[in-house]
Amino acid sequence: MARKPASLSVSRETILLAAADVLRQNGYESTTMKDIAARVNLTAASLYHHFKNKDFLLLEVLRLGLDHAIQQMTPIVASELPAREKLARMIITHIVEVTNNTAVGAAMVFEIRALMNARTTNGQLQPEDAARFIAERDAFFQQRDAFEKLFRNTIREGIERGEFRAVDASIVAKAMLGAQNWVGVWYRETGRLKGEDIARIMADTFLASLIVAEPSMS
Amino acid sequence: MARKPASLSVSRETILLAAADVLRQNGYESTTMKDIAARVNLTAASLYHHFKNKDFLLLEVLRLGLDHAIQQMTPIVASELPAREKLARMIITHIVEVTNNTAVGAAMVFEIRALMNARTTNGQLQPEDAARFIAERDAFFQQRDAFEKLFRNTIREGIERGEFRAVDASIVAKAMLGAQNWVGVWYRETGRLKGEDIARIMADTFLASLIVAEPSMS
DNA sequence: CAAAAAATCAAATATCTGTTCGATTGTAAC
DNA sequence: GTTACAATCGAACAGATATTTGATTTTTTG
Repeated sequence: MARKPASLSVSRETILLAAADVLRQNGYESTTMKDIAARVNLTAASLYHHFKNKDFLLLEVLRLGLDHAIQQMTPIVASELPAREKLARMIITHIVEVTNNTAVGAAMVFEIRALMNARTTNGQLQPEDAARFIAERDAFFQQRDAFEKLFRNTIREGIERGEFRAVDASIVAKAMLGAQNWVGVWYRETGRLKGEDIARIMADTFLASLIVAEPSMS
Repeated sequence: MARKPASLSVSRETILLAAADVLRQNGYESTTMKDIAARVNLTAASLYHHFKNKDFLLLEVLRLGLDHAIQQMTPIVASELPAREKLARMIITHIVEVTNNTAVGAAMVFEIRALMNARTTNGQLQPEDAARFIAERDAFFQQRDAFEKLFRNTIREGIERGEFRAVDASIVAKAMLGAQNWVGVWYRETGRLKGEDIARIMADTFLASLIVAEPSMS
């Protein structure tokens, strides 16, 4: 066979979302190109028309998730809200995001190591492609740090403003992100609580640990 | 060659700890039997004298970590301390444990899925071995739930005693474990803080989110 | 419409990996 | 000291998998 009629063609993003879904279940190394291709009615060979190789595909899946998450944080961080309100919205937004797309959310937790160890870096790919991969991967990790920094800085801001106790912002931020990322691992759509419920509870928990005065809301 | 003199022989546990270490870096699927064997100066074939197959080896690595963690929690849970003190000790103990052995700690986060998808379950192993694997794996997951339950119940206990706010114990427990497990992923011995410092900060954070400030509240 | 480009596939390849088997040697039992 | 058992290795296998290549068809461009 050859090129399919347009109605049956798949977009780059469709492949990425399907890939995330397979990844969630099997993990990077157990996921074959065939598995991913099958999800979108392609053959493994066809994937190479869209992506240089398997490592690049993984990188793009992860980038998709991170870009989206950062994009949602940006307006909140830039706003003039009190730190406690900012942080609450950040936590809620992130958790809702993770529960809305558990596939990408889980990938962000589980597949990071696969990205680190990607064999493309010391492989038999064209040197220029290998260099591009490394550059893009480094950029990804930088963005990932930037994402964490958004939380850390908001906590610091709250401390400076006197809204929060003087905690170790770095560690508290890591605790938050650990808890939030973990949601993507255990969350089930059929569970007792919806993503937004979980998000509110966790936001409330962390805010309660930070706020100086008395808690509120209900 | 054949059997080595006793001084060069390796114990089952030595293999497991080495395996955890390799696992931490590469992940289950990327880790070859040869990799593990090389760490303890054996050949891949020799590992099969100690373990039925790769899946069983993974199961034992994880079991080693979980057993140890549970063992440390038990006396704390059984004690007559106030809930807030119990919980603080549980959190600290767990995090210290995780930072003391990041290899096993990381495996507990990252390799769970590999255990779930283990091909031994639908494989070509002797049916009796497959059955044993499934039974042992199920037991592992039950113990894992039990571990989480220790935290959940301690939170509930604190609520009942009026020490804690009336939070959703299930979600808060998951938040804690997410944060705690995550430590095993990012912790570095060369970092700014030692495991115990991190442990105290996190315990303090979660306790602050739970403890009732004012002695009243319907 | 003609030419170029895009999207797809089948088939072939080279490599890697878990696992088995039989042989070999050290240790323990009696 | 002979016999059984434990621990190890080398070699070989069967199966799987990422990737390449070349052909084929649809879409787009001019």
